Amino acid sequence: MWKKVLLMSDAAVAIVDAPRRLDAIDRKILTVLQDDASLSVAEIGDRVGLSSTPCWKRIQRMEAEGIILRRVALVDQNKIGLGISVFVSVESGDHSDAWLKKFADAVSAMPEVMEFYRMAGDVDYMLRVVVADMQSYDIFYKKLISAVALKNVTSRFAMEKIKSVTALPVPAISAA
Amino acid sequence: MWKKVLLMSDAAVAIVDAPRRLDAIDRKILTVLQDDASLSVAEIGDRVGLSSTPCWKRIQRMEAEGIILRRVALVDQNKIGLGISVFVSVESGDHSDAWLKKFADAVSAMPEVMEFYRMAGDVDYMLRVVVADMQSYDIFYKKLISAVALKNVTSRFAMEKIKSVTALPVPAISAA
DNA sequence: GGTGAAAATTTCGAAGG
DNA sequence: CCTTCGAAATTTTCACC
Repeated sequence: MWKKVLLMSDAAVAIVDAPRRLDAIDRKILTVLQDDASLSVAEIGDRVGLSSTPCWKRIQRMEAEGIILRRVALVDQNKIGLGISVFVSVESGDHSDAWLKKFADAVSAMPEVMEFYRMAGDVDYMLRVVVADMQSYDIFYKKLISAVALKNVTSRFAMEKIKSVTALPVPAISAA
Repeated sequence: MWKKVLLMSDAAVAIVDAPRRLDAIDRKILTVLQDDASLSVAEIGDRVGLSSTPCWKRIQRMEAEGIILRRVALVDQNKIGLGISVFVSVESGDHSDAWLKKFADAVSAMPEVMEFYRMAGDVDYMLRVVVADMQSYDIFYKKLISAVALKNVTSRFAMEKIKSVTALPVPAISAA
């Protein structure tokens, strides 16, 4: 399988990895849809200066290309009793592929984990975890450290959510 | 203003802060909508065992109550050229209200900042920042440290996004 | 609360410049 | 690549359990 990738021409790689440059209208559509995906196509068209059919086609195309991943509802964390956000830094002693696979699978399967990144530098992994209360966090923590061997785990608790958005800052010129 | 809060009865506080307990069907609806908000009400109703009118009413109610905040489109970060995610830890020397207000306003206004929390413990603030490349990060960093006086800023760069979701783990029993 | 069906909107594709 | 137009599907409301 790796051979296939290594043998791919730059052009082929480009087809897979680099989407076309989005024009100003597509970028506007993304900005609008990231803010409110419940708008009708006609309304979005109005805001970006298009009638509904071309606007609809552009949206369809960006969905087909995977630029628009999905439409979701955002829920108020506190209103459903999830009062605690925790940033967890993990250092792993073991850096083998097998270990990583096991760790990644275990952590990905935990619904409390909303974000999970492999990092450069002193911390090996960062997690953002959401739970109802300290007791739930303790249960989560035990589950985490019992899943695989970890060298160090640091939990930092959020006191106040000052900003949290899902809308990416659509660049003036996208995708090199 | 604080007097008002301190004088509020538990019942009054409860009215403001604790929404009704969601039943099993409402929780199912939230789970479905957090995964796919493009489904028709009829389809959602099917999945949770309801016909479309009652399902629609429950969704309307949860929107009115602010449990469902909004519907948004999620966009692929890499496909629009935003290759870099950074977790930024900030220690502030100054802990005055005025300083916090200024810092919170400045950081909230930066579109690169997707999450921004005030923390307990050794780190005062945590940010998750998304930018196109290192040069953009450098520009962001300079903007950040020039906005207000900071004691210490640590940037940790993500190498790989292993998991990232917006769907909260809807608890079996919500909102105490 | 819930059901079923009619009325109002919206989506999506065809025809054409 | 855009506009107009219309059929099909969906959302939303209403009368009734």
